[in-house]
Amino acid sequence: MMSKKKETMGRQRIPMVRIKKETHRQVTFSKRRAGLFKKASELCTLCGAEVGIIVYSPAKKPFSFGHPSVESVLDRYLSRNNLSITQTEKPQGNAAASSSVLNVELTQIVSQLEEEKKKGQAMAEMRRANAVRWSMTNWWERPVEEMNMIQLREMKSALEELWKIVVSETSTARQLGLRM
Amino acid sequence: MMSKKKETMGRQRIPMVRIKKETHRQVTFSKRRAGLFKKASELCTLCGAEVGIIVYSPAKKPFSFGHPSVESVLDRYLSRNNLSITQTEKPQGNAAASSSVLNVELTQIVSQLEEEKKKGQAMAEMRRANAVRWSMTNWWERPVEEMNMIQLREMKSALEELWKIVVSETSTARQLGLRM
DNA sequence: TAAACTATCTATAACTA
DNA sequence: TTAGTTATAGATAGTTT
Repeated sequence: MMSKKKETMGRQRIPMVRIKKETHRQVTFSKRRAGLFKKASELCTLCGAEVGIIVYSPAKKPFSFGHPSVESVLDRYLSRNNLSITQTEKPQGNAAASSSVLNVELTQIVSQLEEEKKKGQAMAEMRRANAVRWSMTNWWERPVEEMNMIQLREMKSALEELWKIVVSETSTARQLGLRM
Repeated sequence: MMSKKKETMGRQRIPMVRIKKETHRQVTFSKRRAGLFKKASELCTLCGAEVGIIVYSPAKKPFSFGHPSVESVLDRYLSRNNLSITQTEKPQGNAAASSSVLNVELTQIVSQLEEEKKKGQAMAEMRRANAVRWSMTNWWERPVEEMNMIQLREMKSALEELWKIVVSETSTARQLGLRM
């Protein structure tokens, strides 16, 4: 039986060293970058993983992949590395609950702000939020362990102001007819 | 010639959806994470690319790959993408980020809530949010001096989440042309 | 629990348009 | 140059050790 002439050599093994030819290297980069991101996507889908990838091309052009987003993954990673708190300790039931539910509340606020933005009434909230940020900026960057009592009181004040905003936002949302 | 009995089914196609079985998912995660990092390594070698990858397992355990290092890639990315909200804001690189051991759980909960919203189950969140106001009030009124480290950490974590929201909102407002 | 195996699936090197 | 095609190299799902 005649063997049909092969139309291509198919995939060939290539040595695992820097590709010398510029054009060839660029093509390989594009293809493999796409492949890498696809693999990452599959890892997220199949396993429920969260993945952030940043790639700089040979020409230093940036590409990124993120699930749920590059920022969320990076934030978590950077946060973890910036605190010298041992990861081994498990959060106590009580403590975990209160901060968890707080996050729930905060998540709600975000949605509410989204709603308000759509209605063109975001400015007041923005200003108030900015004010809070100002009051918090000083101690924000420091490890909790370094805070002294004065700073803690300031923190409490800032939180109280923050809480007022939260309450205000929720009531505003109510006025807008959002179900609470 | 006798055909040898096949010893395994070999690789089978799998549907691109979350793997339900816990153990199976964990194994797949380990294998595919290794594969992903290998692909990234090859991309670096072949093309001279710089790559940083952060992966959180289904159990929220972090893994990372970096060439030349995770930090160098992240630093470059963050310095390019760091949108400064106000000129008075100072953060050096990632200094703004700080968090607690609770961050992982909190973020997970937020994601779960987002899923619930998509499924039209907003009411449950509302009830839980109401619970917050209550649980929060409890510690809220207490003297700061009574707070222990765990509570402080959780407070800081919660505030950090809010901080991100504030920054995000102000940034979005800018993009919408709102004056701040 | 992990490491090894292997048949099969997937990614991609070389080629073409 | 970016987008398809093809055949082979490489990754991995299911299984065994």
